[in-house]
Amino acid sequence: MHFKNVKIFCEVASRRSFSKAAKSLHVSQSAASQAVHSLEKQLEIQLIDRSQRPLELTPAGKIYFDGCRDVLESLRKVEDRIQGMKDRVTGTVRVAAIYSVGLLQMNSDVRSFRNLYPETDLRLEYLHPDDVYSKVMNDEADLGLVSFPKESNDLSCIPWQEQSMVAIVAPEHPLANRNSISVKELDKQHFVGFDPNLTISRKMDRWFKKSRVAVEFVQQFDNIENIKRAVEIGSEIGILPYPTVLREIDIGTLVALQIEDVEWYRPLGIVHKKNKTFTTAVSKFVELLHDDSTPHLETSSLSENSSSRRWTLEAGDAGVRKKPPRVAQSS
Amino acid sequence: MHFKNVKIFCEVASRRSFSKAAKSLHVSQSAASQAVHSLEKQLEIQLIDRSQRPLELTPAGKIYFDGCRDVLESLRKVEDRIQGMKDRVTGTVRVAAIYSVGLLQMNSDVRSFRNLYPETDLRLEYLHPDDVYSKVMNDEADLGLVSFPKESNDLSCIPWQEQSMVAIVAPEHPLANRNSISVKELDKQHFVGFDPNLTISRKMDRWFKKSRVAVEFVQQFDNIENIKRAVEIGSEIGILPYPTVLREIDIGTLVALQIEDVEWYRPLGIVHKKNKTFTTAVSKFVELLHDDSTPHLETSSLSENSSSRRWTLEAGDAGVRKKPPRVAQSS
DNA sequence: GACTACTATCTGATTTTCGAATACTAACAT
DNA sequence: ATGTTAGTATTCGAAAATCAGATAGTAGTC
Repeated sequence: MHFKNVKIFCEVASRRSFSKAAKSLHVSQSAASQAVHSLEKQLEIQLIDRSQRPLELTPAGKIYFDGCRDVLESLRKVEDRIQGMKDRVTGTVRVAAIYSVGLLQMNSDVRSFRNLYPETDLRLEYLHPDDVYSKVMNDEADLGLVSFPKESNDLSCIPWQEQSMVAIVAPEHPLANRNSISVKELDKQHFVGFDPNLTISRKMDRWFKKSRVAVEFVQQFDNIENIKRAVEIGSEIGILPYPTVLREIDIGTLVALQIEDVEWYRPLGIVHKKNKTFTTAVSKFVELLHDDSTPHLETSSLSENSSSRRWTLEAGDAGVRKKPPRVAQSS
Repeated sequence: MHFKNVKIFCEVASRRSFSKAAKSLHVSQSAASQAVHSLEKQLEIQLIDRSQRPLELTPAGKIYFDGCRDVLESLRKVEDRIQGMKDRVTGTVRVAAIYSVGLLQMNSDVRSFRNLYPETDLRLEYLHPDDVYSKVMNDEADLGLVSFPKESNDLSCIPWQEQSMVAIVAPEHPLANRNSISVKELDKQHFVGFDPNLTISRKMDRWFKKSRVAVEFVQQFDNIENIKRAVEIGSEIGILPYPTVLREIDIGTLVALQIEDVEWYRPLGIVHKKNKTFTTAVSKFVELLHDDSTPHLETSSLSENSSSRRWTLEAGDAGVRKKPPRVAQSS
């Protein structure tokens, strides 16, 4: 009886697909099918109901899945301890992030993590916020990167960043040569905003109300990229976390304006299951996320002399509360 | 990576021997050696120090052993749950008993358990009391059967029986035609007793003191069998739990006398680790131990018409407190 | 009914596993 | 030292397990 078969079953169970599970574990679909079959044969009980698609777990399958997660968890733990004795960091780190955590920062973090701990297997995927939470809840991810993190019974949160919100406009916009904009000036402007059932949208509504600003949303999207594209080609204003628009400012397709008089921040947090203890690899990744000088220097080395990026280097941490951005002019 | 290898390693680690582990798992010694080797190769760390005999675990080996017990524990749990869905009782039940719990009773219990749950693997071994406790503590036994059970931080106890103590003499002894003996008559008698560092010996000292009886021990043994043999061939009196002398009374080599005026009992208990939950099989075995009518009827069917055994049948439970024994005359 | 996406099964090459025999080694007793 | 014993490693060949690719079968969809 192989551990591998149990792993395959768990992957099949959580992905609800033999072929997807096989792919993610780098075995053939045939092997996955045979693995689950051999488990079912040994236990003499059906674990998966294949008579419908997508496949469903039988009651026994659900119980077995639950138990197997415990088994694999304790297995990971002991292997981690053993590798730790050799000062090695191994194992898998599964991170689920919301789209807007940003390929910019994460890419460099991922690179340096893989560089520092080449024996680890870091898996990062970008998902809808709700899916991030559910992945973490279902033990399908070790860490979740979310904005406005909420804790719960089973989930705990580690604060990560506070990204300052900036107004962004296209370079052709009348405000584009300004450095900053007062809150009052936002009143009555046309905006591109977030989809109303995102947390950040509700948060921004409250911000506007508190500042007695009536904004008019002409378009709403559920992800940051679309907002940026809309602002680039239109005459509306967007309000986005500064770090998420660094690249566009750099290449000159957007201009950011500091918003005066208020302190609007988007907090980012790392959520994880409360009971589960981190493996060494997971801890190291969390450490790396908090130690942000390294990744930023590395990232910015790509465009080291760009004056528009100099600010990031000075600040050391894009969008962290203590250092609100000075405005980066478009080129 | 096989579960089997992990199991083998654990067995090797706990038995401190490849060959013994191999035997107990029904594989060749070669297989055991190779299994551990393959683990060491995969983990790239030495688990066992073979440079001395008996072998020793390396520090890594100890850590791995600890972790693997967790893994195997959760594995057993999930398999038990799955088998439970099919109303099947499977798995291993490892029982460590003190010698004097008695082959008589246990043999029949073991037989009926194996009969009721043929898919289980019941392992029973007789050990010194201290070894029983340590086996249970080290997860090398699921249950420990001991007398005068003591609980501790990690160990919990289920009361099992209270065996009444009787005086025994050889059939040639002057007292052999008596039914009972008063406590006072014990005074100044010559006794065969227990080794002083057994719990029961210290307990008996207190009983004697309380009854103001001064007994004189001419011989002391650390196990019941030797005491019986000594009484059979000598002129001394012994005081033993009634159920442990049933067979000798039956075949007429010993005579038991009830001890008047006092209630001396040897409590037997089932000790187990506090945190660990019972598998179904273990629970069933505990149930069977408490449901004692079945085994006793079965046992006594071997000598069904023997008048000296009739009492056991009537009482339904040899030595249980509520029914102190009437004296069984020798044939 | 045809098509798509998915899973089961068959097959042969490859790898793994296991036990018997054998070689080695620590511990112990002369 | 020497031999002996009990325990462990290693070698080797047969048997078994594993896996990917090809193929067949099936649920769901248009």
